[in-house]
Amino acid sequence: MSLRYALLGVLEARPMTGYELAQFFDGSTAWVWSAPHSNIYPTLRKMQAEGLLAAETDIKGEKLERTSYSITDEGERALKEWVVSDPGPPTRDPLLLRMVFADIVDPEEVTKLLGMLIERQTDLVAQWTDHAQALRRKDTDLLRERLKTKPPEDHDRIAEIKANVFDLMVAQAETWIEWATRAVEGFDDGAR
Amino acid sequence: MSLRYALLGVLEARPMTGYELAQFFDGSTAWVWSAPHSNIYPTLRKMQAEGLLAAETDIKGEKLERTSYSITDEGERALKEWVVSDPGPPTRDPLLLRMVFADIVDPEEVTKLLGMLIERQTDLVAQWTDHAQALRRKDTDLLRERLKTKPPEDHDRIAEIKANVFDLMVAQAETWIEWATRAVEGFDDGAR
DNA sequence: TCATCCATGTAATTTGTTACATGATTCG
DNA sequence: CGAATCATGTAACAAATTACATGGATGA
Repeated sequence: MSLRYALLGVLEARPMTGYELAQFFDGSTAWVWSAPHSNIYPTLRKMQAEGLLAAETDIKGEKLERTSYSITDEGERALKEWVVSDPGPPTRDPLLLRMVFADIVDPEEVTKLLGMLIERQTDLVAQWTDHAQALRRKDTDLLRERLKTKPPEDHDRIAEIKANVFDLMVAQAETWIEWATRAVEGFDDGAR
Repeated sequence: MSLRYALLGVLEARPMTGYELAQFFDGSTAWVWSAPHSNIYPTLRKMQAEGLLAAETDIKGEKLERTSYSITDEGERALKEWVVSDPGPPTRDPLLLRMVFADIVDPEEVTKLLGMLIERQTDLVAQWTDHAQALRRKDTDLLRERLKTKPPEDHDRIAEIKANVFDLMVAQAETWIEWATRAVEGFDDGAR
């Protein structure tokens, strides 16, 4: 469900091909959303059929076709509507579920898992901190394109809004790290 | 995918019918996981076919059948394995995605959304705080059943592990609240 | 010319959601 | 006897994941 809006949101910045979008969403944890190309291409076609996107196909070289998608007015309306629609119940996190059942496994194993978690979240903090800074410098590909179509007096505000989200992700990761650090101590005490 | 393990984890505490499980998971945001009964019943049957669960059907009254499921040794092995297996990429949150695109809608609308968010997260903090306390008092239905089969010297440790998870959920909700509060100020400034 | 990147797809499977549907039992 | 609760399902649909698959363009 969210992929559709992720695509709309990115295409709102500038038209892109499925390939470009797939790279943008390529499963790396660096951005807010991810999806494999095998999901992206069919979704784009569906959205075009629904009038949310416009497609333009051209030929690169001799015969290599590529289709560039851009957001339509209808697509923009749908995106705006979605952004402020009721968020529904909070997203549930399978990681929390594991942790609830952590008491049935060997404490050492859990400590190992928590260690891995801390490591990964620490990496993410670094990545996201960088990204937030880059956004505030207006120094990311997408944001640059995005700002071209917007009045200069809005630029700071727009960059700040996007950067804020990465600040939040950093804060969430740090919450995890603090919790996991305390939890490891607990498990060590328990094992002692 | 996670539902299977959620079911295993709950059934590890005590055998239950689909109906009881459905109540436990009934979409209320109170617990860590949720699922509708229409998902639970078929999943239970599949898991029984796979040997993860054992089913026992009895008759209540004249002809009302009900099937109680209990976890098998194989199910327990599968659960333990899952708990400490690689968590993979972090769960992505559609809410964050909305926020990234918040710059294209009316600031007032976003402020309204953030207000709703703060309200809900505040409710959740209260609920989860209560639940963590109840767990530390060993005063929840499931935990009581769960502890019956475990040696008394483990009781504190088990309760503490489960309570920890709700502490984390509280901390995460508070992170959201703090962020949203600051973000509202930003939007008010931007609108001024 | 060969490896890397560009570019797009299909198919199978699994998972989850929403809606529809039925009937028994219990308690006041 | 009627309402609430117990108890279990099916069907249709939407979404996501994994694997399989193909071929053109570009540059060293």
